[in-house]
Amino acid sequence: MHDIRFIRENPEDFDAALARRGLEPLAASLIALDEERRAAVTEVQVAQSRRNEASKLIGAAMAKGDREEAEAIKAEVAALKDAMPALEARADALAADLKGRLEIIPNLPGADVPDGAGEEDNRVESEWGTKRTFDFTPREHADIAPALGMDFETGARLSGARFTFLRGGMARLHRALGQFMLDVQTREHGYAECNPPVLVGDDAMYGTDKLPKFAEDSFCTTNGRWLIPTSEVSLTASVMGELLDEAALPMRLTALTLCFRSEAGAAGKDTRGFIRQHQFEKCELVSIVRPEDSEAEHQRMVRAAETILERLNLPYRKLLLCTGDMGFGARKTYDLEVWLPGQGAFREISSCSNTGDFQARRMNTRYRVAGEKKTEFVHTLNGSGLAVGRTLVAVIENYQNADGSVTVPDALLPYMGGVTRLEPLA
RNA sequence: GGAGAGGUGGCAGAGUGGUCGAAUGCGCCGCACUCGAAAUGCGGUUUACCGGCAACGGUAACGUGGGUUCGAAUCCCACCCUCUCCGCCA
Repeated sequence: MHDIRFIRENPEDFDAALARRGLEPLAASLIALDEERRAAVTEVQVAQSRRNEASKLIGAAMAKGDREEAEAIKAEVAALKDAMPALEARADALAADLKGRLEIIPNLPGADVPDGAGEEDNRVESEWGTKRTFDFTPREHADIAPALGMDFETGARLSGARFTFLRGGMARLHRALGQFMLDVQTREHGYAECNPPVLVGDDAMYGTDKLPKFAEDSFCTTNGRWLIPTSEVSLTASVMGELLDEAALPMRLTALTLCFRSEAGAAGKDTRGFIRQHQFEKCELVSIVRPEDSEAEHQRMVRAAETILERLNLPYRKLLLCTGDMGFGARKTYDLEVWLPGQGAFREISSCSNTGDFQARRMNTRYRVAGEKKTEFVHTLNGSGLAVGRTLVAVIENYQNADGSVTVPDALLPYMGGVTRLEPLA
């Protein structure tokens, strides 16, 4: 959510930043609407002020026992009261209109974010690892994995497209990945382990900028709760409405949860394999920090995500997303893309975003500056550390053998109960 | 799901139609006393919005949303949440 005062005071900067996102200027129309709103608010307040004053006079008159004077003032206030509902309705309508316009405007890109129209303009920041050379032609996970317990048919039969049933060693490897990620993030990077609800109310979704604009991307229950599209929602919204002590910051939270996405806009995209599912697991990282710390925290978070890939010895590259490819709430985003030898391509496996105070404003999450009276909005960051399903895909493709088996990465051996490779069933 | 009790400031806890944004205590901040500290005393200490260069003035907020009233923390209705008991149950 944007701060109308910032827009009022920096209209050119605001429009220039929107232009970098490919949007038309909006400052002038927003400011005009805000001026109308403020004038209406003032009108209401003047009327209320007069009403309050008169009411006190009535009280005083009654106390004196002067019923006549009290009745006279009552009549005066009655007239005033007739006019008030209309004034209030107008002020409310204008405020709602302004809010409705502000809440669907994406966050402004950071100064160091490269301009661009789409993913082709993202900037490769670094690349890590050595791509394995195969003495056979590496296959895609969707071809190898069914024999190892990744059962697409049963998933589809139970639930439809984009659902998968994992069995045996494949299910175990998937579990091992999640546990491994959670352990590294909690033990080595100081994230506090959480196990949050995966069904949340409107406020949590709104606060993390998934509503109102992206309602169709998530699943909603019949009694009005949302299945979280990412535990960013539950973790970030855990501080919704709070006034935090500065000493509580930075707050680092992680959770391994199921995530649910309707993939409404992705019809026909990645329909094969385990890449894009309606239900998937993700180890999420969330940081709540002071504004002056958010850039450093962002770098730290990306490193925490990179660590997982490095421990698994999976080659990857780090991208700084351009203005045209960033998500709605982000002001700066790094994506990590893992190398998939079967597909011969890098695929997104983590996305780490700094939202600045964008979500904090929507959630009304502030902190009190130590030793001072003033409060400030926190900055919130979120990142995948990592997406478990896609990491499973990456392990399968990078650790595959000519006979169709998959070697378990060393880092996962402690979690595999003695299993060192997944063997084809028949 | 049923019955009862309750939701007030950072915390505890008064207030049950009129100078109540709210007593009191704790905490916190400042000042005094002190070589210093403790103790003590005095003063201060919610948030958001509107107007104003500012000082300051105004409005709103006592779980949320409605209603009654000249006036609501206080009365009425609905909903949410917490606690206790009962039922059911992984």
